[in-house]
Amino acid sequence: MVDFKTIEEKWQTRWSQEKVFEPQIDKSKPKFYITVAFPYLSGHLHVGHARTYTIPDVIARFKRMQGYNVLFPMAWHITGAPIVGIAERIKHRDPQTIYVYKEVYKVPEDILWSFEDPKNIVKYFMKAAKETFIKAGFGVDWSREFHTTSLFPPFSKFIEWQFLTLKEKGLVVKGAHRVRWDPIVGTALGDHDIMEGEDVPILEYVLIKFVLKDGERIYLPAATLRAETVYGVTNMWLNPEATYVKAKIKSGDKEEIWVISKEAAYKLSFQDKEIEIIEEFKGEKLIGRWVENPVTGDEIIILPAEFVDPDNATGVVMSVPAHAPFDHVAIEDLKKNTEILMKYDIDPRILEEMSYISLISLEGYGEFPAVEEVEKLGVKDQKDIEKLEQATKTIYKEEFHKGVFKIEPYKGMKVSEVKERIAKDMKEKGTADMMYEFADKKVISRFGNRAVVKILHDQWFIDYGNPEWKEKAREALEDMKIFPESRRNQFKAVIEWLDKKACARKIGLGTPLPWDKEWVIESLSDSTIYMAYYTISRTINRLREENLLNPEKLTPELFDYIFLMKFDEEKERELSEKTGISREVIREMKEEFEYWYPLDWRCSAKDLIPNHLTFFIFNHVAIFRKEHWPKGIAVNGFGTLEGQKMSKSKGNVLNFLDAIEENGADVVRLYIMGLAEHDSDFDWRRKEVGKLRKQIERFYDLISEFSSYENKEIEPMDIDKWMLHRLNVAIKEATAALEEFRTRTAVQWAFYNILNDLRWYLRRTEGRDDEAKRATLRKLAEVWVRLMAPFTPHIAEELWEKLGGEGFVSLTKWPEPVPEWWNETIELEESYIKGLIDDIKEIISVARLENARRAYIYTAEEWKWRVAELVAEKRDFKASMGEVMKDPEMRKRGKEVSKLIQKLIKDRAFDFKRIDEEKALKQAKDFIESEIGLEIIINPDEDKGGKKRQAMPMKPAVFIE
RNA sequence: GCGGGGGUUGCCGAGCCUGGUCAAAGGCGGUGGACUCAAGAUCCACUCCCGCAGGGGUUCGAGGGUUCAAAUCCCUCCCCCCGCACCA
Repeated sequence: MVDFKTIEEKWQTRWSQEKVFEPQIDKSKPKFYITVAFPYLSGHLHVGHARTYTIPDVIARFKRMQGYNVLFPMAWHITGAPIVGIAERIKHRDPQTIYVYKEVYKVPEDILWSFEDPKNIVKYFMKAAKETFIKAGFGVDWSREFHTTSLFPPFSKFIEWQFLTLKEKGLVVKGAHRVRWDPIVGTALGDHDIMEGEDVPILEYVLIKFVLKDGERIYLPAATLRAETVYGVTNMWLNPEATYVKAKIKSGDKEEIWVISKEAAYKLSFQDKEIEIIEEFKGEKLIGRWVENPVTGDEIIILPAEFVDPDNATGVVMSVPAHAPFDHVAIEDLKKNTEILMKYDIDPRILEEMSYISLISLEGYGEFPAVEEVEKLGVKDQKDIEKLEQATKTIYKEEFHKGVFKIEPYKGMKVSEVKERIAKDMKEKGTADMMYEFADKKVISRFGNRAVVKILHDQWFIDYGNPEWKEKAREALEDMKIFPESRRNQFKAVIEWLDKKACARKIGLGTPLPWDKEWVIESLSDSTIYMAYYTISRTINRLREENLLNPEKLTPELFDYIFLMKFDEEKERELSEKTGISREVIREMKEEFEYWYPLDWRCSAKDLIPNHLTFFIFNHVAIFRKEHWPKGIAVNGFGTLEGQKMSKSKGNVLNFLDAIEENGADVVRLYIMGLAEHDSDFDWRRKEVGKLRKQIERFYDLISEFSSYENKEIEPMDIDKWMLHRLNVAIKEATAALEEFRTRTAVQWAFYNILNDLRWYLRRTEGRDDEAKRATLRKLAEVWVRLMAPFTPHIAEELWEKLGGEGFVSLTKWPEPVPEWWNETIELEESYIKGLIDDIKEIISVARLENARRAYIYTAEEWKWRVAELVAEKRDFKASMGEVMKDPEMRKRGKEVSKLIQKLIKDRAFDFKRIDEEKALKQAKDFIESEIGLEIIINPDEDKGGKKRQAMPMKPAVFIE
């Protein structure tokens, strides 16, 4: 058994000792700069992460072998609240957290308790992550390692510079923002902070202020998601049993009296409104009163409806029976229920005479779609909630997408457009307000309290909604490569809908906002341009080690020069004086940046497209010159474990490090790279990994064996030529795949296909042990090891050494197809032989010729070849026939010729290349015989079984007896 | 709801952009065989249906359409996955 572990450690040590992956500026070489989203270290990396980080390493290794000067750096992300939260939970001995860290991440107990301090969590997992990456064989330039937040001051200064720059450009703004809020604890709630209902969306209700005449001006704000239907209101609904309040509502300098449900008053108090309750009463008090529609001026009556939920929005509902199923059904119910009408002293004629107002024309429906839909579904009454909701959904959807509005001044517009227009117009006139509400009531914080929607003020935003900025982002995307290309649309869409993004919060680790230190820059905002920091990071680290760096001296002016300006000695002198950093060192940083930037590739998993990766584009175009805009993004999918989603809380996680310990880094790398491609997901199956390990051992053994052979220049036999030709194909295809980050295809060519071809070759050459074969295998070994080097670098180094290769395989030249090795003809001959063997086997099985002794093979006669070639050229029956018949020899067998042409046309056998069938057969005779266990007779004079005439080019006739 | 991506032969998963050479790569699983005392590993063959001569038939979410020809192009419908932000 191959000792992977020893081999891996041996080469990891050598790489590190010889600084193989710490590139220096080298202007004689093209540079290649690739980065991957740094990990957030709240735990160990698992096998899903392995994919994300192995891809750039493979690509980096590939490019390095192609002769590029490659920079592949790494750093650690510790910004944000989760790590602090974990420390908190450890402190409180939260069992779930302790389970995860003790059992899943296997943190030793004495260290575990030190996690009460978040700094210790960070320290522990940074160390572990680095160890993991080293053991995985990643060719990372560790001289540039750093981590985020104020715990690493130089980087913090860099982030300060970024934010000052953005602010100067007017891209950081202050404003209000709605958040989920725990009203008891008094904190904003992120997804992690929510126990139940984390996926409940927040809806924006329009509150249309109907006017209740009662001496004073009282508003009854009806909440709706369909503001356009205000034109079709026939009445109002209140729940007679619910508690409503009359309250003074102060909003800004406006003060009004509203009637809303008690719950609504509470909720609105979090949404920029001061509420002073004047009176509390049951809904029934207002039933039968009249209000004025603020848009149409209509006088309408307030009617009772039990479907009205006081705990949804304002608890005041306007009734649009033509287009809202609930409203229509409630009216029908009322008509039948004279008792209630009597109770509230409502004249039944009001209902009888009520006429529905049709607002929207909708194909497939008449004037009142809601009525039709209700009838269609057979809704009984307003208690028939399920069907009513179904009907509402259908009508809403249909009208929104296909409906055309019929009322002036919006006549002829699509409902989807009118909706927003009307709401906007009403808000401007002051006849409408708005309210945020959860789409579902059950949103519970992890503190066990029911959440509300709160409007936060003084929040800092990055204004991704800025139109000029968006335009620049589009422009950058246009010039970028995106792998897979199919993801480009998503980037485009994200750029379009991205708007103000809160960029700071009050808790968690991070860099304080330079102008407002109470706020800490959050994690998606301090991770957008750090690729530029890597270029100067080595220098900074060196200064730190030599104790020559005072981070405070890393001023915006310095960063401006390094990242934004042209080379300028005068400026360098000036900065040197100001910062105490020598001019040479400033120069060095500037040169590093100018040499490595722009970034060639940014890699990450696909979940970061809607945020990090797009922010990355935005921030680059905002800050850097166009020549420094990023050039490409490659996204990858996730991983599952034996078909199950990995979940640390369930303990269903395979740590990257454990996988390496179990299987060896090379096996893990090759397995993951060969398992899926681009953005598709992979599934880790233990059994398959085990199998692959065996195959890699086989690879190791084979190459080891071949390494003892000599690469003599000896005239190869045809099958040797075939092998070399196939090797050329593998080189070409693997290279093409890697250029596009298609790792799975690359592995298929670089590993499996060569393995299969080699298997065939060894079978074909069984019993042969001559110089030509040995030379062929030796050549194969030298190519194969290099093709495998990006995927299985340790074993490749080991084998490269055995082969006597110079230096590291990691630094040797990537193979290119050898022009003399190309040989299409031999490839065709080989597949011809293979096809023939398959044919014979099929004949034997179908005809059940168990006792066959001999197979007679007849190759196509010369004239058939000539016809085939002609047909391949003409690709048309008439043209071919006409041409062939010019030949008197052919005319003699006119009928046969015409049949042949017909068949060739039908089979579309148009890309014939001529091979010497008889020669190929003779050379492979022994092999064919041993494969099928019959004696082979090639082109005998006697036409056995009358089969001879069936022979076609590339498909010989066969008779078996 | 909005936005993005998908539905392929037992399963996973290529191919579809650039229609034909696609019954459709590869892997897994299954069956049979070689090897072995045996197991494992390895190797070989088969794995939609039919077929006593290398052939034929029916397939690529459903239904239409374009075409001499569609898994591949167009339309309609159904279903699945992911994101919708202050959270890494």
